[in-house]
Amino acid sequence: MKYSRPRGTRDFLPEEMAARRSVEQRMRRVFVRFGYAEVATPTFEHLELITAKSGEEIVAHLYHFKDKGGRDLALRPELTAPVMRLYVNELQSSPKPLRLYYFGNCFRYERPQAGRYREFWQAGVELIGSSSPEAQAEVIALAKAVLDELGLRNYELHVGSVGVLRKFLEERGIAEGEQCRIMGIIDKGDEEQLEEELLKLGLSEEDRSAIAGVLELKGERSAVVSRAEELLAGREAALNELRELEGILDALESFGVREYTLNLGIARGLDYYTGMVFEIYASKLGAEKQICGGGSYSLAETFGGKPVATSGFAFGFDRIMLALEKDGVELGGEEGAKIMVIPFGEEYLDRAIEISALLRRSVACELEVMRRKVKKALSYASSKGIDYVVLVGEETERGRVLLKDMRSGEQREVDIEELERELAG
RNA sequence: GCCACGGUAGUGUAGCCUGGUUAGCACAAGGGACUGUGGAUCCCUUAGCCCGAGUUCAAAUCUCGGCCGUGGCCCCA
Repeated sequence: MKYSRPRGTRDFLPEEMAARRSVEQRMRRVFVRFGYAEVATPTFEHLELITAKSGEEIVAHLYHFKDKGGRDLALRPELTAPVMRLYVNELQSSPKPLRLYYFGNCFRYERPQAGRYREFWQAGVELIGSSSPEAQAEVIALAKAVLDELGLRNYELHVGSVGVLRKFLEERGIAEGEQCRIMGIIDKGDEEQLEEELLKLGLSEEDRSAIAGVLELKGERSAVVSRAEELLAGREAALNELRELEGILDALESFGVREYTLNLGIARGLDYYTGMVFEIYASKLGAEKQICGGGSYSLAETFGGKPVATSGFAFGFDRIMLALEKDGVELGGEEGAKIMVIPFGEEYLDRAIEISALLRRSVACELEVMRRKVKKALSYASSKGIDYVVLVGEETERGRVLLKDMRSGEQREVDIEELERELAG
Protein backbone atom coordinates (compact mmCIF):
# COMPACT_ATOMS: atom_id res chain seq x y z
CA MET A 1 0.00 0.00 0.00
CA LYS A 2 1.62 3.18 -1.15
CA TYR A 3 -0.42 5.85 0.57
CA SER A 4 -2.54 5.30 3.61
CA ARG A 5 -5.33 7.48 4.90
CA PRO A 6 -4.46 10.07 7.51
CA ARG A 7 -5.17 8.68 10.92
CA GLY A 8 -8.75 8.79 12.07
CA THR A 9 -10.19 9.46 8.61
CA ARG A 10 -12.32 7.11 6.55
CA ASP A 11 -13.11 6.26 2.96
CA PHE A 12 -16.75 5.57 2.23
CA LEU A 13 -17.48 2.95 -0.41
CA PRO A 14 -20.58 3.15 -2.62
CA GLU A 15 -22.74 0.92 -0.45
CA GLU A 16 -21.96 2.80 2.76
CA MET A 17 -22.27 6.14 1.02
CA ALA A 18 -25.75 5.22 -0.22
CA ALA A 19 -26.78 4.42 3.34
CA ARG A 20 -25.30 7.65 4.68
CA ARG A 21 -26.99 9.75 2.03
CA SER A 22 -30.29 8.07 2.69
CA VAL A 23 -30.06 8.82 6.41
CA GLU A 24 -28.89 12.36 5.72
CA GLN A 25 -31.80 13.00 3.40
CA ARG A 26 -34.36 11.70 5.84
CA MET A 27 -32.85 13.92 8.55
CA ARG A 28 -33.10 16.91 6.26
CA ARG A 29 -36.74 16.18 5.51
CA VAL A 30 -37.60 16.28 9.22
CA PHE A 31 -35.68 19.53 9.76
CA VAL A 32 -37.52 21.08 6.84
CA ARG A 33 -40.86 19.79 8.10
CA PHE A 34 -40.23 21.73 11.31
CA GLY A 35 -39.52 24.88 9.32
CA TYR A 36 -35.74 24.92 9.47
CA ALA A 37 -33.65 26.20 6.55
CA GLU A 38 -30.17 25.00 5.72
CA VAL A 39 -27.02 27.07 6.06
CA ALA A 40 -23.40 26.20 5.39
CA THR A 41 -20.23 27.75 6.72
CA PRO A 42 -16.55 27.41 5.74
CA THR A 43 -14.60 24.29 6.59
CA PHE A 44 -12.04 26.46 8.37
CA GLU A 45 -12.41 29.56 10.50
CA HIS A 46 -10.17 31.97 12.34
CA LEU A 47 -8.66 30.24 15.31
CA GLU A 48 -10.01 32.98 17.58
CA LEU A 49 -13.58 32.10 16.73
CA ILE A 50 -13.07 28.64 18.13
CA THR A 51 -11.14 29.74 21.18
CA ALA A 52 -13.62 32.52 21.91
CA LYS A 53 -16.28 29.91 22.37
CA SER A 54 -14.36 27.10 23.97
CA GLY A 55 -11.22 28.56 25.51
CA GLU A 56 -7.52 28.27 24.73
CA GLU A 57 -7.24 24.72 26.06
CA ILE A 58 -9.02 23.24 23.11
CA VAL A 59 -6.27 24.32 20.71
CA ALA A 60 -4.59 21.04 21.67
CA HIS A 61 -7.53 19.22 20.06
CA LEU A 62 -7.70 21.30 16.90
CA TYR A 63 -6.27 21.03 13.45
CA HIS A 64 -4.84 24.52 13.22
CA PHE A 65 -2.34 26.12 10.92
CA LYS A 66 -1.05 29.40 9.60
CA ASP A 67 -1.94 30.27 6.03
CA LYS A 68 0.49 31.99 3.68
CA GLY A 69 -0.61 35.39 4.96
CA GLY A 70 0.29 34.38 8.49
CA ARG A 71 -3.31 34.09 9.64
CA ASP A 72 -4.10 31.54 12.37
CA LEU A 73 -6.83 29.26 11.07
CA ALA A 74 -8.44 26.07 12.31
CA LEU A 75 -10.57 23.35 10.79
CA ARG A 76 -13.93 23.65 12.50
CA PRO A 77 -14.31 21.26 15.44
CA GLU A 78 -18.08 21.72 15.58
CA LEU A 79 -20.72 23.84 13.91
CA THR A 80 -22.51 25.83 16.60
CA ALA A 81 -19.87 28.57 16.75
CA PRO A 82 -19.61 29.00 12.96
CA VAL A 83 -23.38 29.12 12.60
CA MET A 84 -23.71 31.69 15.38
CA ARG A 85 -20.94 33.72 13.75
CA LEU A 86 -22.89 33.54 10.50
CA TYR A 87 -25.98 34.70 12.36
CA VAL A 88 -24.16 37.63 13.93
CA ASN A 89 -22.56 38.63 10.63
CA GLU A 90 -25.50 38.26 8.30
CA LEU A 91 -28.82 37.53 9.93
CA GLN A 92 -29.22 39.58 13.10
CA SER A 93 -31.95 41.75 11.66
CA SER A 94 -33.98 39.00 10.05
CA PRO A 95 -37.46 38.15 11.41
CA LYS A 96 -37.48 36.06 14.57
CA PRO A 97 -37.48 33.28 15.31
CA LEU A 98 -34.84 32.12 12.95
CA ARG A 99 -34.72 28.39 12.37
CA LEU A 100 -31.48 27.12 10.86
CA TYR A 101 -30.11 23.66 10.25
CA TYR A 102 -26.71 22.47 9.12
CA PHE A 103 -24.87 19.36 8.08
CA GLY A 104 -21.13 19.19 7.68
CA ASN A 105 -17.81 17.58 8.43
CA CYS A 106 -15.83 18.61 11.48
CA PHE A 107 -12.30 17.89 12.65
CA ARG A 108 -10.77 17.19 16.02
CA TYR A 109 -7.28 16.03 16.81
CA GLU A 110 -8.01 13.21 19.20
CA ARG A 111 -7.20 9.57 19.64
CA PRO A 112 -9.58 7.57 17.45
CA GLN A 113 -11.76 4.88 19.00
CA ALA A 114 -15.20 3.39 18.51
CA GLY A 115 -17.50 6.17 17.32
CA ARG A 116 -14.71 8.73 17.39
CA TYR A 117 -12.84 9.86 14.30
CA ARG A 118 -10.64 12.82 13.47
CA GLU A 119 -12.98 13.76 10.67
CA PHE A 120 -16.62 13.29 11.53
CA TRP A 121 -19.99 14.66 10.53
CA GLN A 122 -22.45 16.71 12.52
CA ALA A 123 -26.03 17.65 11.78
CA GLY A 124 -27.87 20.09 13.94
CA VAL A 125 -30.21 23.03 14.34
CA GLU A 126 -30.33 26.44 16.00
CA LEU A 127 -33.59 28.13 16.93
CA ILE A 128 -32.62 31.75 17.40
CA GLY A 129 -34.70 34.51 18.97
CA SER A 130 -37.06 32.85 21.40
CA SER A 131 -36.60 31.90 25.04
CA SER A 132 -40.11 30.51 25.41
CA PRO A 133 -40.65 27.06 26.90
CA GLU A 134 -42.22 25.88 23.65
CA ALA A 135 -39.22 27.00 21.62
CA GLN A 136 -36.88 25.08 23.89
CA ALA A 137 -39.18 22.08 23.87
CA GLU A 138 -39.39 22.23 20.08
CA VAL A 139 -35.72 21.49 19.56
CA ILE A 140 -35.90 18.47 21.86
CA ALA A 141 -39.02 17.25 20.08
CA LEU A 142 -37.27 17.78 16.76
CA ALA A 143 -34.27 15.71 17.80
CA LYS A 144 -36.57 12.91 18.85
CA ALA A 145 -38.65 13.20 15.67
CA VAL A 146 -35.49 12.71 13.60
CA LEU A 147 -34.45 9.59 15.50
CA ASP A 148 -37.94 8.15 15.26
CA GLU A 149 -38.10 8.91 11.54
CA LEU A 150 -34.83 7.06 11.09
CA GLY A 151 -36.22 4.06 12.93
CA LEU A 152 -33.76 4.11 15.80
CA ARG A 153 -35.20 2.21 18.74
CA ASN A 154 -32.60 1.95 21.47
CA TYR A 155 -31.97 5.45 22.69
CA GLU A 156 -32.48 7.42 25.88
CA LEU A 157 -33.38 11.06 26.14
CA HIS A 158 -32.13 12.90 29.22
CA VAL A 159 -33.36 16.41 29.94
CA GLY A 160 -31.95 18.64 32.63
CA SER A 161 -31.00 22.20 33.45
CA VAL A 162 -27.76 23.89 34.25
CA GLY A 163 -29.83 26.89 35.27
CA VAL A 164 -31.00 25.39 38.55
CA LEU A 165 -27.51 25.01 39.87
CA ARG A 166 -26.23 28.24 38.37
CA LYS A 167 -28.98 30.21 40.11
CA PHE A 168 -28.33 28.34 43.32
CA LEU A 169 -24.68 29.42 43.21
CA GLU A 170 -25.56 32.92 42.09
CA GLU A 171 -27.87 33.30 45.08
CA ARG A 172 -24.90 32.44 47.27
CA GLY A 173 -22.96 35.29 45.69
CA ILE A 174 -20.74 33.14 43.48
CA ALA A 175 -19.58 34.90 40.32
CA GLU A 176 -20.26 33.57 36.85
CA GLY A 177 -16.68 32.60 36.22
CA GLU A 178 -16.66 30.46 39.32
CA GLN A 179 -20.00 28.94 38.32
CA CYS A 180 -18.51 27.85 35.03
CA ARG A 181 -15.58 26.26 36.76
CA ILE A 182 -17.90 24.37 39.08
CA MET A 183 -20.04 23.20 36.16
CA GLY A 184 -16.89 21.91 34.49
CA ILE A 185 -15.99 19.89 37.56
CA ILE A 186 -19.50 18.49 37.74
CA ASP A 187 -19.30 17.45 34.12
CA LYS A 188 -16.17 15.47 34.86
CA GLY A 189 -17.99 13.70 37.65
CA ASP A 190 -15.22 14.18 40.22
CA GLU A 191 -17.23 14.34 43.44
CA GLU A 192 -14.26 14.82 45.75
CA GLN A 193 -12.93 17.76 43.82
CA LEU A 194 -16.41 19.25 43.70
CA GLU A 195 -16.80 19.01 47.46
CA GLU A 196 -13.38 20.63 47.91
CA GLU A 197 -14.14 23.53 45.58
CA LEU A 198 -17.52 24.20 47.13
CA LEU A 199 -15.91 24.26 50.54
CA LYS A 200 -13.35 26.78 49.30
CA LEU A 201 -16.15 28.98 48.05
CA GLY A 202 -17.48 29.06 51.57
CA LEU A 203 -20.67 27.08 51.06
CA SER A 204 -22.23 25.63 54.18
CA GLU A 205 -22.57 21.94 54.87
CA GLU A 206 -26.27 22.29 54.12
CA ASP A 207 -25.65 23.97 50.76
CA ARG A 208 -23.08 21.39 49.75
CA SER A 209 -25.30 18.45 50.50
CA ALA A 210 -28.19 20.17 48.70
CA ILE A 211 -26.02 20.50 45.59
CA ALA A 212 -24.77 16.94 45.81
CA GLY A 213 -28.36 15.78 46.28
CA VAL A 214 -29.69 17.68 43.30
CA LEU A 215 -26.94 16.37 41.06
CA GLU A 216 -27.91 12.81 41.83
CA LEU A 217 -31.53 13.34 40.89
CA LYS A 218 -32.36 11.34 37.85
CA GLY A 219 -35.52 9.56 36.91
CA GLU A 220 -39.20 10.08 36.44
CA ARG A 221 -40.36 13.69 36.42
CA SER A 222 -42.66 14.00 39.41
CA ALA A 223 -40.35 12.14 41.78
CA VAL A 224 -37.33 14.18 40.69
CA VAL A 225 -39.18 17.48 40.92
CA SER A 226 -40.60 16.89 44.38
CA ARG A 227 -37.26 15.77 45.74
CA ALA A 228 -35.56 18.77 44.12
CA GLU A 229 -38.11 21.08 45.69
CA GLU A 230 -37.29 19.68 49.12
CA LEU A 231 -33.57 20.07 48.58
CA LEU A 232 -33.93 23.59 47.24
CA ALA A 233 -36.45 24.83 49.82
CA GLY A 234 -35.94 28.53 50.42
CA ARG A 235 -33.62 29.05 47.41
CA GLU A 236 -36.05 31.08 45.36
CA ALA A 237 -33.89 31.72 42.30
CA ALA A 238 -33.06 28.05 41.90
CA LEU A 239 -36.70 27.08 42.43
CA ASN A 240 -37.75 29.55 39.77
CA GLU A 241 -35.33 27.92 37.39
CA LEU A 242 -36.84 24.54 38.25
CA ARG A 243 -40.30 25.90 37.44
CA GLU A 244 -38.93 27.21 34.15
CA LEU A 245 -37.74 23.70 33.36
CA GLU A 246 -41.14 22.33 34.27
CA GLY A 247 -42.70 24.72 31.78
CA ILE A 248 -40.47 23.27 29.10
CA LEU A 249 -41.39 19.75 30.13
CA ASP A 250 -45.10 20.64 29.94
CA ALA A 251 -44.58 21.89 26.40
CA LEU A 252 -42.48 18.85 25.58
CA GLU A 253 -45.29 16.58 26.67
CA SER A 254 -47.69 18.53 24.47
CA PHE A 255 -45.30 17.79 21.63
CA GLY A 256 -45.95 14.16 22.44
CA VAL A 257 -42.57 13.48 24.03
CA ARG A 258 -43.28 11.68 27.28
CA GLU A 259 -40.50 9.13 27.45
CA TYR A 260 -37.51 10.86 28.90
CA THR A 261 -35.41 10.90 32.02
CA LEU A 262 -35.30 14.08 34.03
CA ASN A 263 -31.62 14.30 34.88
CA LEU A 264 -30.42 17.21 36.99
CA GLY A 265 -26.88 15.89 36.90
CA ILE A 266 -26.21 16.90 33.29
CA ALA A 267 -23.74 19.76 33.35
CA ARG A 268 -22.51 19.81 29.77
CA GLY A 269 -19.30 21.48 30.95
CA LEU A 270 -19.81 24.38 28.59
CA ASP A 271 -19.74 27.91 29.72
CA TYR A 272 -22.41 29.21 27.41
CA TYR A 273 -25.32 26.97 28.37
CA THR A 274 -27.78 28.96 30.41
CA GLY A 275 -30.79 26.82 31.25
CA MET A 276 -32.21 23.69 29.70
CA VAL A 277 -29.77 21.04 28.49
CA PHE A 278 -30.39 17.63 27.00
CA GLU A 279 -28.46 14.64 25.79
CA ILE A 280 -29.40 11.51 23.91
CA TYR A 281 -27.57 8.23 24.30
CA ALA A 282 -27.68 5.17 22.09
CA SER A 283 -27.52 2.46 24.71
CA LYS A 284 -25.99 -0.12 22.37
CA LEU A 285 -22.91 1.90 21.54
CA GLY A 286 -19.73 1.59 23.57
CA ALA A 287 -17.78 4.27 25.38
CA GLU A 288 -18.83 6.94 22.90
CA LYS A 289 -22.57 6.52 23.05
CA GLN A 290 -23.80 10.09 23.12
CA ILE A 291 -25.44 10.73 19.77
CA CYS A 292 -26.92 14.14 20.47
CA GLY A 293 -26.29 17.08 22.78
CA GLY A 294 -28.02 20.40 23.05
CA GLY A 295 -29.78 22.97 25.12
CA SER A 296 -30.38 26.68 25.50
CA TYR A 297 -27.56 29.14 25.44
CA SER A 298 -26.39 32.62 24.81
CA LEU A 299 -23.53 32.83 22.35
CA ALA A 300 -24.24 35.71 19.97
CA GLU A 301 -22.65 38.25 22.29
CA THR A 302 -19.48 36.16 22.41
CA PHE A 303 -19.12 36.84 18.70
CA GLY A 304 -19.92 40.52 18.97
CA GLY A 305 -23.66 40.40 18.38
CA LYS A 306 -26.61 41.47 20.48
CA PRO A 307 -27.55 38.85 23.06
CA VAL A 308 -30.28 36.58 21.76
CA ALA A 309 -31.88 33.51 23.29
CA THR A 310 -30.97 30.41 21.33
CA SER A 311 -31.73 26.71 21.59
CA GLY A 312 -30.15 24.04 19.51
CA PHE A 313 -28.54 20.65 19.30
CA ALA A 314 -26.05 18.70 17.29
CA PHE A 315 -26.21 15.07 16.24
CA GLY A 316 -23.09 13.00 15.89
CA PHE A 317 -23.96 11.70 12.45
CA ASP A 318 -21.40 8.87 12.40
CA ARG A 319 -22.58 7.63 15.76
CA ILE A 320 -26.15 7.64 14.56
CA MET A 321 -25.08 5.48 11.62
CA LEU A 322 -23.41 3.09 14.07
CA ALA A 323 -26.47 3.08 16.33
CA LEU A 324 -28.80 2.34 13.42
CA GLU A 325 -26.56 -0.51 12.37
CA LYS A 326 -26.50 -1.98 15.88
CA ASP A 327 -30.26 -1.68 15.99
CA GLY A 328 -30.49 -3.69 12.79
CA VAL A 329 -32.21 -0.91 10.86
CA GLU A 330 -32.17 -1.54 7.10
CA LEU A 331 -30.58 1.36 5.29
CA GLY A 332 -30.75 0.46 1.62
CA GLY A 333 -30.88 3.54 -0.51
CA GLU A 334 -33.78 3.26 -2.92
CA GLU A 335 -32.89 3.27 -6.56
CA GLY A 336 -34.88 2.88 -9.74
CA ALA A 337 -34.48 -0.03 -12.11
CA LYS A 338 -30.94 -0.53 -13.32
CA ILE A 339 -30.50 -0.73 -17.06
CA MET A 340 -27.54 -1.66 -19.22
CA VAL A 341 -26.96 -1.34 -22.96
CA ILE A 342 -24.82 -4.04 -24.58
CA PRO A 343 -23.82 -4.11 -28.28
CA PHE A 344 -23.39 -7.38 -30.18
CA GLY A 345 -19.86 -6.62 -31.23
CA GLU A 346 -18.04 -3.45 -32.15
CA GLU A 347 -20.02 -2.84 -35.32
CA TYR A 348 -23.04 -2.00 -33.17
CA LEU A 349 -21.17 0.07 -30.57
CA ASP A 350 -22.06 3.46 -32.08
CA ARG A 351 -25.72 2.49 -32.23
CA ALA A 352 -25.56 1.32 -28.60
CA ILE A 353 -24.06 4.65 -27.55
CA GLU A 354 -26.89 6.50 -29.30
CA ILE A 355 -29.51 4.34 -27.64
CA SER A 356 -28.00 4.78 -24.17
CA ALA A 357 -27.99 8.56 -24.67
CA LEU A 358 -31.63 8.36 -25.70
CA LEU A 359 -32.58 6.36 -22.61
CA ARG A 360 -30.80 8.71 -20.25
CA ARG A 361 -33.37 11.39 -20.94
CA SER A 362 -35.57 9.54 -18.48
CA VAL A 363 -33.83 6.57 -16.87
CA ALA A 364 -30.44 5.61 -15.50
CA CYS A 365 -28.50 3.29 -17.73
CA GLU A 366 -24.95 2.19 -18.22
CA LEU A 367 -23.14 1.23 -21.37
CA GLU A 368 -20.87 -1.74 -21.91
CA VAL A 369 -17.47 -0.09 -22.42
CA MET A 370 -15.19 -3.07 -22.03
CA ARG A 371 -15.76 -4.43 -25.56
CA ARG A 372 -16.57 -7.73 -23.95
CA LYS A 373 -18.43 -10.55 -25.53
CA VAL A 374 -22.13 -10.59 -24.80
CA LYS A 375 -21.70 -13.54 -22.50
CA LYS A 376 -19.21 -11.73 -20.28
CA ALA A 377 -21.18 -8.51 -20.39
CA LEU A 378 -24.32 -10.31 -19.27
CA SER A 379 -22.37 -12.00 -16.54
CA TYR A 380 -21.26 -8.59 -15.35
CA ALA A 381 -24.81 -7.25 -15.56
CA SER A 382 -26.01 -10.16 -13.53
CA SER A 383 -23.50 -9.73 -10.73
CA LYS A 384 -24.13 -5.99 -10.73
CA GLY A 385 -27.86 -6.49 -10.18
CA ILE A 386 -28.91 -4.95 -13.48
CA ASP A 387 -32.67 -5.32 -14.01
CA TYR A 388 -32.94 -4.83 -17.77
CA VAL A 389 -30.45 -5.25 -20.57
CA VAL A 390 -30.89 -3.66 -23.99
CA LEU A 391 -29.08 -5.77 -26.60
CA VAL A 392 -28.13 -3.87 -29.74
CA GLY A 393 -27.54 -5.97 -32.87
CA GLU A 394 -28.74 -6.55 -36.39
CA GLU A 395 -32.35 -5.83 -35.33
CA THR A 396 -31.31 -2.22 -35.08
CA GLU A 397 -31.42 -2.04 -38.87
CA ARG A 398 -35.19 -2.50 -38.58
CA GLY A 399 -35.31 0.10 -35.79
CA ARG A 400 -35.57 -2.54 -33.10
CA VAL A 401 -33.51 -3.89 -30.18
CA LEU A 402 -33.77 -6.84 -27.82
CA LEU A 403 -35.01 -6.04 -24.31
CA LYS A 404 -34.07 -8.65 -21.77
CA ASP A 405 -35.54 -8.90 -18.28
CA MET A 406 -32.67 -10.20 -16.18
CA ARG A 407 -34.90 -11.50 -13.42
CA SER A 408 -37.17 -13.66 -15.51
CA GLY A 409 -34.70 -14.17 -18.33
CA GLU A 410 -37.44 -13.28 -20.81
CA GLN A 411 -36.49 -11.31 -23.87
CA ARG A 412 -38.41 -9.66 -26.68
CA GLU A 413 -37.91 -7.37 -29.62
CA VAL A 414 -38.94 -3.76 -29.06
CA ASP A 415 -39.08 -0.68 -31.29
CA ILE A 416 -36.37 1.77 -30.27
CA GLU A 417 -39.02 4.51 -30.09
CA GLU A 418 -40.97 2.52 -27.53
CA LEU A 419 -37.96 1.51 -25.49
CA GLU A 420 -37.89 4.60 -23.33
CA ARG A 421 -41.57 4.24 -22.49
CA GLU A 422 -41.20 0.54 -21.70
CA LEU A 423 -38.33 1.13 -19.29
CA ALA A 424 -39.71 4.25 -17.64
CA GLY A 425 -42.84 2.33 -16.64
C1' G B 1 -0.92 11.92 26.16
C1' C B 2 -1.63 6.60 28.31
C1' C B 3 -2.96 1.03 28.08
C1' A B 4 -4.22 -3.78 25.60
C1' C B 5 -4.54 -6.57 21.19
C1' G B 6 -3.53 -6.71 16.08
C1' G B 7 -1.25 -5.70 10.71
C1' U B 8 0.41 -11.75 4.92
C1' A B 9 -2.61 -10.14 -2.85
C1' G B 10 -8.81 -6.21 -3.57
C1' U B 11 -11.37 -9.37 0.53
C1' G B 12 -11.00 -13.56 4.00
C1' U B 13 -7.12 -16.58 5.57
C1' A B 14 -2.56 -20.72 6.12
C1' G B 15 2.49 -20.22 7.50
C1' C B 16 4.90 -17.18 12.86
C1' C B 17 5.33 -20.21 18.85
C1' U B 18 9.76 -24.32 17.14
C1' G B 19 13.86 -18.67 11.72
C1' G B 20 15.87 -22.18 6.09
C1' U B 21 12.44 -24.71 -1.04
C1' U B 22 9.24 -20.92 -6.17
C1' A B 23 4.82 -17.66 0.86
C1' G B 24 -0.16 -21.98 0.19
C1' C B 25 -5.66 -21.72 -0.24
C1' A B 26 -10.62 -19.59 -1.22
C1' C B 27 -13.41 -15.71 -3.14
C1' A B 28 -13.16 -11.32 -6.15
C1' A B 29 -11.15 -9.00 -10.69
C1' G B 30 -9.36 -9.30 -16.15
C1' G B 31 -8.87 -12.75 -20.31
C1' G B 32 -9.99 -17.48 -22.72
C1' A B 33 -12.62 -22.51 -23.74
C1' C B 34 -17.89 -20.85 -26.22
C1' U B 35 -17.61 -16.70 -33.28
C1' G B 36 -25.62 -13.30 -30.94
C1' U B 37 -27.13 -14.40 -24.65
C1' G B 38 -26.06 -14.05 -17.55
C1' G B 39 -26.30 -16.20 -12.33
C1' A B 40 -22.74 -23.45 -14.11
C1' U B 41 -17.84 -25.70 -15.14
C1' C B 42 -12.69 -25.71 -16.59
C1' C B 43 -8.03 -23.09 -17.88
C1' C B 44 -4.81 -18.79 -17.80
C1' U B 45 -3.36 -13.97 -15.85
C1' U B 46 -2.86 -9.93 -12.44
C1' A B 47 -1.76 -9.30 -7.31
C1' G B 48 0.81 -9.89 -0.93
C1' C B 49 4.55 -10.56 4.03
C1' C B 50 2.82 -2.16 6.91
C1' C B 51 7.72 0.75 7.19
C1' G B 52 12.69 1.05 9.21
C1' A B 53 16.70 -0.68 12.15
C1' G B 54 18.89 -4.81 14.83
C1' U B 55 20.21 -10.21 15.80
C1' U B 56 21.66 -14.18 12.27
C1' C B 57 25.10 -17.57 7.23
C1' A B 58 19.65 -16.87 6.67
C1' A B 59 13.79 -12.96 9.05
C1' A B 60 6.77 -13.10 7.06
C1' U B 61 8.73 -15.77 11.44
C1' C B 62 12.95 -13.34 16.88
C1' U B 63 14.06 -8.00 19.18
C1' C B 64 13.36 -2.65 19.13
C1' G B 65 11.27 1.85 17.05
C1' G B 66 7.65 4.08 13.90
C1' C B 67 3.02 4.10 11.16
C1' C B 68 -1.86 2.34 10.84
C1' G B 69 -6.23 -0.46 12.75
C1' U B 70 -9.57 -2.23 16.78
C1' G B 71 -11.22 -1.45 21.74
C1' G B 72 -10.51 1.13 26.40
C1' C B 73 -8.49 5.42 29.70
C1' C B 74 -7.98 10.83 29.58
C1' C B 75 -10.81 14.24 27.00
C1' C B 76 -15.26 15.06 24.55
C1' A B 77 -16.90 22.22 22.36
